[in-house]
Amino acid sequence: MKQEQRNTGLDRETVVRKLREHGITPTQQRVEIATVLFERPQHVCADQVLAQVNAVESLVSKATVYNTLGLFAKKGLIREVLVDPARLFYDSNMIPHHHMYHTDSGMLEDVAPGQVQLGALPEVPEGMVIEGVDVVIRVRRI
Amino acid sequence: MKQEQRNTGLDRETVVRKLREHGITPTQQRVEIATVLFERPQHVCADQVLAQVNAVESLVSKATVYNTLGLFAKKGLIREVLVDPARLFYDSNMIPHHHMYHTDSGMLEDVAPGQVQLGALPEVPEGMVIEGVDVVIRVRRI
DNA sequence: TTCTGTGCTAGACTTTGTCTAAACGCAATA
DNA sequence: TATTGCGTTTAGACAAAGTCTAGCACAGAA
Ligand SMILES: [Mn+2]
Ligand SMILES: [Mn+2]
Ligand SMILES: [Zn+2]
Ligand SMILES: [Zn+2]
Repeated sequence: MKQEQRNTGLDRETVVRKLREHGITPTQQRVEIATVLFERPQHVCADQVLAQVNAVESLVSKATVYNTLGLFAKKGLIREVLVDPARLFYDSNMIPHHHMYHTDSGMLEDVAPGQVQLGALPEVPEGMVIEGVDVVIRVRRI
Repeated sequence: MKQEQRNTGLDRETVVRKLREHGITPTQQRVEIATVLFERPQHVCADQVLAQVNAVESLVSKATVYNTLGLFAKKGLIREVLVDPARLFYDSNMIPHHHMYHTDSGMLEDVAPGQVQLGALPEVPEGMVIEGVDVVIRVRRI
């Protein structure tokens, strides 16, 4: 891969620190991908990341994009969002929140956690922990 | 396709009536698929339906299984469940409920709606309606 | 310098699901 | 009876998301 700076609000330092804080070795490619992801809170799928990262020149391979997104999700840097049966979205906004999905347009919006009152959760089986609670409100045009 | 009776608790009459009630023309294949689905409330993906329907002898093609599951979902006979990014599950239990998904084993359990207190939902944009609210509690072994 | 481990890569491959074009089934008409 | 029409089914080609493999690069340790 070639290397060149991307003009964004995030400097390399900040991104590298963020990766280190999550126990991730900050390679050239991972920094490149993280820079795209954290430019702003967003919902993106693998191919969009691949396209954005390689917009100017080819910097990262498909395999690495998939591997890296998987790694970031496992390490708690980003979050998987399941709304479209055809592809997996990743959410670079880790502040707890829910989603509103527009089934006809494919649009995905954040919903502040306060807007959905989640009361008592069910008993979790012995020896198990809750990894997360996903609430998706599916809406469509009348 | 060949035709032959399947020994199940559900008789053909009941299934045919159910399809008609939802505005679906009860063809041989649709009845076959519905019989598998409604033997008991369950979560199944397309290939499981394909396999079950054709267990004894080839009764329904792949294309028809996919088309029919899509049709049934659209007509409100069954419900899509998105928990596994690799495949779409269908739920033959239409009584409103939520889900607990065991991420390591792939197991999917029902959660009674009373066990999750969903308070106020967010404002829905003008001209849109809520199609459904899906709550998935992801759990894993400690 | 050589060895070792981690990461990256192209491209083959797998799997889920969709599409197409032809054939089928059946009822209504001629 | 023959014909037409329409919705349905079908095999198999196809598309797209995602995974896997085998080789290479590179850094640090010995
Ligand atoms: Mn995409
Ligand atoms: Mn399956
Ligand atoms: Zn979000
Ligand atoms: Zn269920």
